[in-house]
Amino acid sequence: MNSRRAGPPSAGKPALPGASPWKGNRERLRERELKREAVIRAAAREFNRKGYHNTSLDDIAARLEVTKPTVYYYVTSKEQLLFEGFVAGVEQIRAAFRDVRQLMVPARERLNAVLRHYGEAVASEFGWCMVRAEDQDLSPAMSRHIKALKSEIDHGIRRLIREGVQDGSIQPCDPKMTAFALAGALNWIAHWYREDRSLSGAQIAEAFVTIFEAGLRPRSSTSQVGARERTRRRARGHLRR
Amino acid sequence: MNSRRAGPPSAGKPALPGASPWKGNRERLRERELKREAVIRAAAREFNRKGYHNTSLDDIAARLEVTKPTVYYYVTSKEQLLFEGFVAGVEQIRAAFRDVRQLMVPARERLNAVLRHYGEAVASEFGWCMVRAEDQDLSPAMSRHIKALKSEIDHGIRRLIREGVQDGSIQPCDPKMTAFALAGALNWIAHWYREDRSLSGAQIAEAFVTIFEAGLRPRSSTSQVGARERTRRRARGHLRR
DNA sequence: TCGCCTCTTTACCCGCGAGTAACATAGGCT
DNA sequence: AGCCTATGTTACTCGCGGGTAAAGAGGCGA
Repeated sequence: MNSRRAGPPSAGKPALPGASPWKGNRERLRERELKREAVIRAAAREFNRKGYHNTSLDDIAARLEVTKPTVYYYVTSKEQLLFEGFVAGVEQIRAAFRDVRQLMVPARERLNAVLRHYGEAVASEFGWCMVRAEDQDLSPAMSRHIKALKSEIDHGIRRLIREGVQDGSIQPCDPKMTAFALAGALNWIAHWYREDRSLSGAQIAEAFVTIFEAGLRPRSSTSQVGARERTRRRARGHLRR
Repeated sequence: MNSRRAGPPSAGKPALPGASPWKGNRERLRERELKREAVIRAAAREFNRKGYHNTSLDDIAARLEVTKPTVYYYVTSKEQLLFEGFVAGVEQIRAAFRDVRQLMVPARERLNAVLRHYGEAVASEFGWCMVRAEDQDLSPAMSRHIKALKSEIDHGIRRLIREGVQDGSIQPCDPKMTAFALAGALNWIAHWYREDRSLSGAQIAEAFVTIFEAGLRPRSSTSQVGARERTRRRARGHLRR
């Protein structure tokens, strides 16, 4: 699991290294965190299967073979489960942006790298939470937080597109609309990537990047030049338009 | 509103033309159907605003300035409201497919025409229902029905892509993945097309089609040939990858 | 052995919201 | 008038599910 987050916010103890109020305290905290993550992961999986509102906390607890109050021992509310899943997924994408800043390649390739990670994240177990966390399902505070994170990613993509247009590696285009199109295509993976897992998330992301790069219209360099597009059907003349 | 459907399923009377059990019967039926559509439209709008599960039937009724049982007078259940909204949206797309079959143009242009209508439908008031109707929220029967309609559209897009590849108007590609990417980008409009309505649905669809066609990689024919992509930053050598 | 801390359970509360029964009103038709 | 049908209303039922109180069950130090 790669949800690298700060320590449990509810635990007030700073747990400074070296100080040992009790022996084995560190170990316990570690186990606790492991269980907490298991709860969040189980919730994410159930949300993915049945949707947020069709998943009860009893379902999640049953999946973990514990009872509902145990779940509440690790999280404070149902919406927190959704929120944590969201953050776990989004963090993968933020990491991709950080990594890519170091790359010395044209912006299009940096964008592609981000999109590949993006696609993988959406296909991951937290993909559903990341993509489908509705602000209407969350308290205003969490909603604001989520919107900010989404906006950060959106603007990161737009920025890469703008840079690509400037350095000549990307076709001139509207960065906002293009970012919407790219993110939308990838986000949508979370809707259909469910039963049919014949392809891995990385494979899907790779396929999408290829499609985005090439575009639908044939390129004269790759396909035979001058072969005039022939319309189908016997000639009957155009109807409408 | 263009939800052309068969007559009210609950009304058992055939209402044959010419036979007049009562005068004004026809007029009444018409008004009833109008109200029914208003209910469905109001539901679709509320679902769009707050999501299916966060919308109560009292909300919908209040929006129409009636009470809940009145809503139940026109529909049998909440899930039917979602279903009808879905069908209304999807019908626009099916119509687009029908229209396009008559066109005597290369498959890519037929695909573009479908995608434009697709985008408009997603941006319409039924877009949310169409795109976000979860099978988990519906009874098995309706779920099957919805899946069939979605599959029909998906395969329609794949077919157009295949035809385009064959007639040379579309870049060779994997039809399945490409269809997913296109539909995903368009479906996602329903997620963000909400408050910011500065662009019309048609404009968005048009912008997306342009992006899909061109692709990200610059085309030698449109941009200056041979201008080598220059990487940004002072030369420091590649890091990673 | 006793208390204490951590974790888990059993047994509950309670509000929301889908769906319904039964009554009210209005406008023909005879 | 008297009745019927279409349309809406008021006033309910009832189960689901989020959330909680309070009581075990181990473990560990003193």
